[in-house]
Amino acid sequence: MDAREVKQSLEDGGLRCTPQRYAVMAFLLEHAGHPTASEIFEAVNRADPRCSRATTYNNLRDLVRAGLVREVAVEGRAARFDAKSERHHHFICDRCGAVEDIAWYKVPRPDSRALGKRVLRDCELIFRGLCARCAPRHASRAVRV
Amino acid sequence: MDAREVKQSLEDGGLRCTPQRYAVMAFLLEHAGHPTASEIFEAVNRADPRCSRATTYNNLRDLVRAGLVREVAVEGRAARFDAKSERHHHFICDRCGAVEDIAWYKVPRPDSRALGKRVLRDCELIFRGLCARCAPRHASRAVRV
DNA sequence: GAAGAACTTAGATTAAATCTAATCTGATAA
DNA sequence: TTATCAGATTAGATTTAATCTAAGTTCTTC
Ligand SMILES: [Mn+2]
Ligand SMILES: [Mn+2]
Ligand SMILES: [Zn+2]
Ligand SMILES: [Zn+2]
Repeated sequence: MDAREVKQSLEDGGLRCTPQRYAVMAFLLEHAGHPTASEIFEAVNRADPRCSRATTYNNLRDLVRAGLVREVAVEGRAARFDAKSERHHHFICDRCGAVEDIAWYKVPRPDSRALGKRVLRDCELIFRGLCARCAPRHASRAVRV
Repeated sequence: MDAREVKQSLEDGGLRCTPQRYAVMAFLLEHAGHPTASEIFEAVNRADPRCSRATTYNNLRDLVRAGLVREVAVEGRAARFDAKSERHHHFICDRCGAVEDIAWYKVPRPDSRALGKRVLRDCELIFRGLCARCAPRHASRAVRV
C-alpha cells in the first residue's frame, strides 16, 4: 500500500489525510506486530513531534470507526492495533501477551436457532497458548517423543 | 452447582474457601450475564461489606488463574467475567457491548503449518454484530421481507 | 499456642484512555 | 481573495480500570 493508496483509503473512509493521521496509518502498515496505542504514539511522535498523544488516540479511534484499522482487546493488557489488510485470525500468547496473525480460514456459522434475533456482522477466531518464543521455556511439561 | 461443590472446586484449585471468595464465585454462578469486576464488587459488597474492592479484584484474578472463571476482554470497556461452566463461544454487541453466550460447537484447528512452533491450548470464537435488543433500532438498514 | 502462610483491607498509585477548551487548518463559497 | 466554519490538533486535566503497598487478620500446622 503506497502513499497514494493510503490517502485514498482515508478519504474513502470520510477522513481528511492530515500529516498526523497519515503517520499513524503508515506506522501501522509498516509494523504488523500489533503495537499498542502508546507504542504508536511514541514512534510517531519521535519521528515528528507534531503528533500529540491525544491526536494519536483520536486518530486510532477514527481509523477503527472507518474500518481501516482493527483493535484487538487482550485481557489485562493495553489494546493492540492492526492495519486491517487481509482477513485473518489471531493467536494470543498466554505468557508474553504477543498477538500474532494466523492465516484466515472459513469458520462455520452458529446455526440460526443459536443466533436468535441477533444480527451477525463478523466472526473471529482467537487461539491461545504459547508463542514460538515462549513455548521452549515451558518445555519441562512437554513429553519427549 | 451448590455450596459444597463451589467449596470443593475452590479447594481443587488450591484456594481457601473464604467468605469473600465464596461470595464472588457464588455471584458469578448466579449472574450469567458477564458482569464487570466493578459490578461484582458492588453487588457482593452491598450484600456483605466485609468484601473490599481489592479483595474482589484479587479473588477474580485468583479464580481466573485457577481456571474456575473466565475473563473476556472487550475493546474500550472493562473486562467481563464468567463462571466457566460448559464450554461456549461469545457474541459481543457492537452497539451496547453486551457479551452473550453462544452454544459451543467444534471449530476446525488451523493447519500445523500455520501454527508453526506455537503450542495451542485453546481456541475461542467471537461473534460480533447487534444483540437482540439493539438489532431492531438499526432496522432502518434492514430490508422488509 | 507459636509460627508461618494465606488472606483481607483502606487508601495510594499506576496505566490506559478520554475529555476540555483553546487553537489551528483547509475546503468551500461569497 | 477573503470570510466562514467544520474538521483537526493540542497540552494538560480528568476519568476509569486495575494493581500495589504495608499493615492487620485468620487459618493451618506443628
Ligand atoms: Mn492481526
Ligand atoms: Mn460466557
Ligand atoms: Zn509468548
Ligand atoms: Zn446490544
